[in-house]
Amino acid sequence: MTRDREDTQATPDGTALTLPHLVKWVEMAVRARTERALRDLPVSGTQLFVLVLLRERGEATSADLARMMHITPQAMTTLIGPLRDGGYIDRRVDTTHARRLLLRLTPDGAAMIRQARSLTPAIEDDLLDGFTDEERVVLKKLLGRIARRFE
Amino acid sequence: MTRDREDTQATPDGTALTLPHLVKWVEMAVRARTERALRDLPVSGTQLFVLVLLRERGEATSADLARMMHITPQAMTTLIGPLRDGGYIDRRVDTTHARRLLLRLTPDGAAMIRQARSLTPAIEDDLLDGFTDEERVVLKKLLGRIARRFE
DNA sequence: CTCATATCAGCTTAACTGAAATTG
DNA sequence: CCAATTTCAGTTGAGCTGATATGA
Repeated sequence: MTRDREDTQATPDGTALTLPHLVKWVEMAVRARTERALRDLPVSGTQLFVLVLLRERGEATSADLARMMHITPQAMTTLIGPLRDGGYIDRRVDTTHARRLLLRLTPDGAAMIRQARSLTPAIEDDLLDGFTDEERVVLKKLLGRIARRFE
Repeated sequence: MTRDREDTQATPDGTALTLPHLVKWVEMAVRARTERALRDLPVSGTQLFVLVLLRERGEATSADLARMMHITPQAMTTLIGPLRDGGYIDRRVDTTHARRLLLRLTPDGAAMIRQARSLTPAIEDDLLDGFTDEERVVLKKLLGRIARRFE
């Protein structure tokens, strides 16, 4: 018995950590770079992500977005507050369900996504430095498969 | 010109989002599950990650850990406070550098990692449901390559 | 003197729980 | 009555900046 750790495998290429910890580690590298790049914008990285989800989805309720992001509906209410105040998203009452408020990206919101995108072009290339084109595609496809299960 | 989005590619498998957003999305799925599983433990998911880093590293200063996790040294000071109070990590003065305080995992800290691990076994399998063994290895290897650049 | 380390203080963001109103 | 949506109120966790002390 020479096992001195109970992780998955003790391979020397970084797979000794569990998927949750690998994801967290990478996410922290992303978070630090993104926060620095977006410092002067009126939206945070998390709020920007909400805008991107809305662009993908077209229309969604706050509760829909909360489920997609695995947070409580209350947390989503506070997250989208500044986005409404800033005019980046819009609301209309669902014609079939007066309690549901459908959120949509405004033109200003779409412009904000473009502006943020223009400030963060180097981040992806920085993180993927040394990766081949095929490796980049494979990584994004695998991560995308996990993420899209929650659409 | 039929491009209606400025993302990388409009492929239908989830690669339409940038790497930062894909990582954030997956991380939020991880975070929600981890937080629920660790609810009754005296350490948070982030603090657990610090313990795991220390186990991998053997010994490190607080400043070392802060660089690895891309946070400020001040943030690391507050993060490790409860870990010291709980007896999960230990300190000794660097013999060659009295200002440096070397942190080490205690036996209690190692036990806490094992206990947390026992509460979260299903998370990885849940997220990777439908992935082949090879896909799992590839994903962890690619994420590991990004993470390990910051060791 | 300068640089790195460590830490105190105060602030903000983004999550949580609990409770309440509204709609189908 | 019940379930889902939205929101108010209060709390916590985990980042940040600024300032300070100390040691190599």
